[in-house]
Amino acid sequence: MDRHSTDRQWRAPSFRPCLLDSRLAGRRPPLLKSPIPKVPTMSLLKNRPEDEQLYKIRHSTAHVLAQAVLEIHPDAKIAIGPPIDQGFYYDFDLGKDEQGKIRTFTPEELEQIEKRMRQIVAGKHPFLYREVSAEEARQIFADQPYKLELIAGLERGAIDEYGNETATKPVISTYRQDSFEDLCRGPHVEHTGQIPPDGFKLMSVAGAYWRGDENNPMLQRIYGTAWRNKKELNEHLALLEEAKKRDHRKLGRDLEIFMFDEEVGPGLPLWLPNGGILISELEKLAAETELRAGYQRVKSPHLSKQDLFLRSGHLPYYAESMYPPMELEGVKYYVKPMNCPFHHKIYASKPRSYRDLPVRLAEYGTCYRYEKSGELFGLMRVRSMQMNDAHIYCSEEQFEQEFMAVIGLYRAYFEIFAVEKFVMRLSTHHPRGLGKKYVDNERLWLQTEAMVRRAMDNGGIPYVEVPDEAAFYGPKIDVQIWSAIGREFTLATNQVDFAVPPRFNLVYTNRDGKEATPLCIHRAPLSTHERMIGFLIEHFAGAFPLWLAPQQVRVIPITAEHNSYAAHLAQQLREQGVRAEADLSSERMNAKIRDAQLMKVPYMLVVGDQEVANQTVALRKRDGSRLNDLPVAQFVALLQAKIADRSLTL
RNA sequence: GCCGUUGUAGCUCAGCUGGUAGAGCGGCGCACUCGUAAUGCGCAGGUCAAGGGUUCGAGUCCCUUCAACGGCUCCA
Repeated sequence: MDRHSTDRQWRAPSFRPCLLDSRLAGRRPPLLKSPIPKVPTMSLLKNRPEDEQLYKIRHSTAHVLAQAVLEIHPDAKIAIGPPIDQGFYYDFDLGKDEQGKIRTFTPEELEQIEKRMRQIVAGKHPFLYREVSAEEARQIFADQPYKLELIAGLERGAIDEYGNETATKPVISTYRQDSFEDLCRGPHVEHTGQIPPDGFKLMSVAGAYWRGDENNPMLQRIYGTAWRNKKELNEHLALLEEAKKRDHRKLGRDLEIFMFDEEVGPGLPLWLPNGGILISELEKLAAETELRAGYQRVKSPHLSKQDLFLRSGHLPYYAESMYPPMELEGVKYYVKPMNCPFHHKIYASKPRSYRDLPVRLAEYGTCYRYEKSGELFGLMRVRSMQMNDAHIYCSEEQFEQEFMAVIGLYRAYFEIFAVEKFVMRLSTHHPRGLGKKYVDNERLWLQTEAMVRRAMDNGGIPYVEVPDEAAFYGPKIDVQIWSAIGREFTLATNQVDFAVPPRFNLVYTNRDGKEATPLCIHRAPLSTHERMIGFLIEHFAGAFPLWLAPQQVRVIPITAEHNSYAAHLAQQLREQGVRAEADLSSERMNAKIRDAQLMKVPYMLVVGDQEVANQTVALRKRDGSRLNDLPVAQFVALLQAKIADRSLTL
């Protein structure tokens, strides 16, 4: 029987295709072909048949979780409980306590719930499917306000359980196992016995707003992970442990790259000497690349008068992310959240002809944004950031070529770092945000969005499109990456700005001798130092390629007798521009090697009697491979060649 | 900002039901002079995140603040 059957009796479920991908779905499951997903559709991959079973296991485990919770908290109100990447969650509203505080789950309760879940699973209760009318659904869920809200949305046929619009009017259906019936479109396993009792684990409790809207009540979300069997679960848990070791916050401390200090303030990183080297290498790379690509370097102050940000639109549209003003002699000054207004002023500093275009102004500018305290995350989300910023002013005819040249920059950089796992995302406006989140000019929005789409399509660049994620001044292409612990971030960004140039009266004289307004492309292919280095630490697991490594060579004398040769070698290398240090401590050689390995120094030079006598080095690479009896000159040549082409291999 | 958890030496962590702090690593000193991932011995180091409260007595209990972590919201 298919899902459109009018038979509303309980029956075994038929297979139903699911929209959600269980591996990559984000925190909130996305939708296919939804006109306005509020969720990142880049998380969308085609559902793979081999994952159907896993999807069902996770989805069904979520239902079992809800049953267990309702048994322990009969008054709990249930919201939604979808399968997600690596597992599932379910949202609950436990009401308020006597003091009016939101009631929450305790960690001990989680254990109790998990125990009960295993009992339910052991009961081998069948999952029974039925289709119901809206009226019937309302009766079944009469005391479940969140479900009633979902039913209303389903009935209107325009809203699904995540608050997103849907194209077709859905059928209302429920699934029931044991004593628990849930509004659900499935699919599920046949009975709870198909959920491996040692394949799932409740992971954490977290607050989550109903339908992801911070104006809605906060629900209690229980996250769980679920797999086909115990082995897969253990592998997953082991993977989480491994990911922790790559976490840039841990490696950043261990490798002495950056730190935070309570007295300095949250989200304000201090770069240690090793971090300083990473920064200068990235800036060197950017400067070389941008010189070749026809950019000009500029420099602008960290703050400006209020007037500038009023004109730029930052104060009307972006004030929430800006530090409050400081007032001096009756004038308000703001610390800059972006560099653009300054670059616009530089563009406007002299008359421009169409012959001058494109004008490409680049700057590693330090910006400050007041991110809410709970949003901070190591280096990936900070309050002071140095952006690999540039603004390209061009005519409409030049747009596509310039835009693609910027995409070319991304590709060149990603090749240097061997970044393979990323997704390009086109963020467009939504009409409901015009005049609020977005500059109010729908015609130009549609026009520039079409331009970007055309450029990407012509260039054959794959991308996903996400409405309602644009910058306030125009559409953008973001490059999405994932941190070690699986959190998604925008690394680089490439934005079209049609709104601000006119506000700054930016013009050029066209062929006909008339004034025309240039388009502006904002771009930051190397992101900010903070996010880029956070990403690179995890990407390389701290083992940076030679050119980027804070310390490239460590000279290790075998005994103190070889100290002077070691020191001399290190000095010689430094004079050739190599970052080399000699370890002259009183440790034994083995300990020195271990120290260098732990600091992930690419090259170790072990020197003893033999090397002193022959004026050679014994090279030990970080990967353990060795090259003995290498003449110094030969080693230097090898080293410099690797550094010069930013080689990824040691 | 919101919900939850956590906060003991530079790092990782002990410290039972309240009786004024302990280990390993790291640091420093001495000895060892060694051929590719930890030599041995000794020493120093903490107003137990900060402030307030309960108590004869608080690292341990309560409150407030701060910070970090897991999420939500938001984002380079």
